[in-house]
Amino acid sequence: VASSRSTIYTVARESGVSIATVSRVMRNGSGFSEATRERVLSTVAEMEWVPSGAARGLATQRTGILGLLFPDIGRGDEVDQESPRYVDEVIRGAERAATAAGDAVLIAATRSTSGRDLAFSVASKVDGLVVLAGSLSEPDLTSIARSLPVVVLANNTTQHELDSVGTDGQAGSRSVTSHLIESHDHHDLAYVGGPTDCPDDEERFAGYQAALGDAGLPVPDRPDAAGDFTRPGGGKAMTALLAERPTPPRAVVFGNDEMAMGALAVLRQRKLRVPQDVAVTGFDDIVPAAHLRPALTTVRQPMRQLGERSIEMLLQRIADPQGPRSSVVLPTQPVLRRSCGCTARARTAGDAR
Amino acid sequence: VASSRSTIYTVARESGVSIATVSRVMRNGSGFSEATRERVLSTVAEMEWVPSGAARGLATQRTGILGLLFPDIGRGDEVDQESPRYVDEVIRGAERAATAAGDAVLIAATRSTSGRDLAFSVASKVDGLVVLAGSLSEPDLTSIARSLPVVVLANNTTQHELDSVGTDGQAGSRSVTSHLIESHDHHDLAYVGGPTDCPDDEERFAGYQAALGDAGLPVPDRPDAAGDFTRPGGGKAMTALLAERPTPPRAVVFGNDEMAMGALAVLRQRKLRVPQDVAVTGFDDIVPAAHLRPALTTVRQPMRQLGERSIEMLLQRIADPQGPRSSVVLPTQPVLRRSCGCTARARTAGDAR
DNA sequence: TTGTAGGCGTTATCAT
DNA sequence: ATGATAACGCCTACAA
Repeated sequence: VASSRSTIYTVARESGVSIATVSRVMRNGSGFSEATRERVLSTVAEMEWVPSGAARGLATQRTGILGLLFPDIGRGDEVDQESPRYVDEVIRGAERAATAAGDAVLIAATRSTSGRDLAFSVASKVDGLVVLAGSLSEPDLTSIARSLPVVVLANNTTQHELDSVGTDGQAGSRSVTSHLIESHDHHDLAYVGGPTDCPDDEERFAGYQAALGDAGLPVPDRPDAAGDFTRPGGGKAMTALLAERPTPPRAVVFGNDEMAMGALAVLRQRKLRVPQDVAVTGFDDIVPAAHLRPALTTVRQPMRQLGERSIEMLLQRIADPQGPRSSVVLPTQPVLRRSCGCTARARTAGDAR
Repeated sequence: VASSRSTIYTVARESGVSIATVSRVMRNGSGFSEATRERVLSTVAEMEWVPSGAARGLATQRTGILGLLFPDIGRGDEVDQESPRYVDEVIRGAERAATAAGDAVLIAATRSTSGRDLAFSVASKVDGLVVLAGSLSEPDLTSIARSLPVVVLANNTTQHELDSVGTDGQAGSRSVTSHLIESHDHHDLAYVGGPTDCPDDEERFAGYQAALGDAGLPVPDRPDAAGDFTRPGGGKAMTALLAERPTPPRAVVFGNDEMAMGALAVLRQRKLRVPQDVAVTGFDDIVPAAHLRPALTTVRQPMRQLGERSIEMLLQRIADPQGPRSSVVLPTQPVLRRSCGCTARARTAGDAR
């Protein structure tokens, strides 16, 4: 009854065996008769005993918990409904993979104040950590990586010696750009980039460059405009683009969906039709992208899989702390919709070449 | 260096004090000189020691971890991008509240197979559990609630004796319905409900009834059609509604957004304009709702706050296990958009009366 | 098949 | 201000 007071000793006494036997039965091991097993299990159920995770953890040196550290977005209130929710997908994937392996997932967002402190308070409770890019400073990251297994989740290849998972943003960007050129026969393109020194954006721009090169078109060495990855920024960049040229570019590749959305609004105002007058593409496939008119052609990153793979890598690392460092890059997937000129029925492209 | 091997003993020896002193310093307590404090702290940093959470948990009987149990949605693959993402918001809120209190959040989705097992494996690792409605069977729930503090997160008032948080769906539904009647002067309304015996839907229908009653209109005792809470279901219900009446209802209140979206498609096909010919409202404020044309008027539930409140209640319960049961109902918020007849600029209504 | 006993790394209660 | 030393609840050789 007083289940909060029952321990392995209580259960052992009640079922007339030693604590070792109770332990064996609970661990599902061997070394006990079927009769004993049943007796123990029944009293366990009867007493509603749940073995203490802490005690078990102390003895086995394994908590059975994996941590997921991510930067605190959505700091604002309820408003930012549709801001980059990719973290949620990663969490889902991580949860799934961890559960499949019999572990649980502990989540923690690094807030401005905490950072290092939080990381360490979490570190003491888990067997390993998946750290999303941007949640920790480089020094903190390497420091914490010395006291427990860490896998880094970043979009761009990282040079430190930690295991890492990422996506191939360059290939995705290259793919949609090529699509614009080859399938829709557009040759007058422009690229709107994000913040300066943003590795994600650099990668995407590189893909854009590569596609132009592939097609034998002149390759620019920097984006035609910058939009800071925000919706207003995208609008302004679009406006600037229209202002500085006699005729609008036939197609504009944006570094992310938010900017593309801002541009779409500007184009509508200017009575320029998408995709008839100007084709537009984004990056990320945020939720609203599919519901815009026209629906936005973009590139999807396999967030769920990122979560899953990162956990799998972490488990691998925990199992073999000395093993060689591994780094995985997952493919991105172009999502062709109306805004690039495809028909409404166009399906997601299969390859990310 | 070999931080994985350092314990409180190592640190104590290294800094020339006893483990008790190290413990005191780490706990930020009192009973040591400033000089000692600095010395200990510096060797702690030097050795990169992180106190074992398991050991600490064993000694204090507190893990510093709160669990969040939710039903496994999104079982499909990447496809269902916009399926119930409310869980994500709840998780965010929970994480925030827990971190604020110095605790961490452990998440776990109950999959078909697991259920009870998962619940117990989680139970052993946490100080308490927030259980989302539908993740556990009633017996499992009460059973697990006997071995640790539990707060139930349900949309409808639950009758069991556990602490619970929920939202006032009835008030929300009543509010939009009244809005339809009073602000837009519609008197010929219809309600499309969800699955049979769905408490959420019953609550919302009750709100609809109440609003009609308030306005002195005849009060139906059951929904005019049922749409199963799915998009196709909503479309069929709308079709049925149009078929069985000489003239379309002037306004249709849907039990959720998905159904409303299905109906919107049907109405467009039939060349019926929304809101000019038929006004439409939904419930939930799922992400696409704001991006439809017309944008969907609906009711928003404070998911983030639900997460926060539930954690706060859980902490309260942990602090005072014997305290009286408490139950909180959070207000919902009407979101007036184009589909009910409001102008595009209409803002979210303030009160949920 | 079953039991005994030592150990896991902290916290907290006593002394000193 | 500091130091011994029991808990804390479980796992696991090692014995029997």
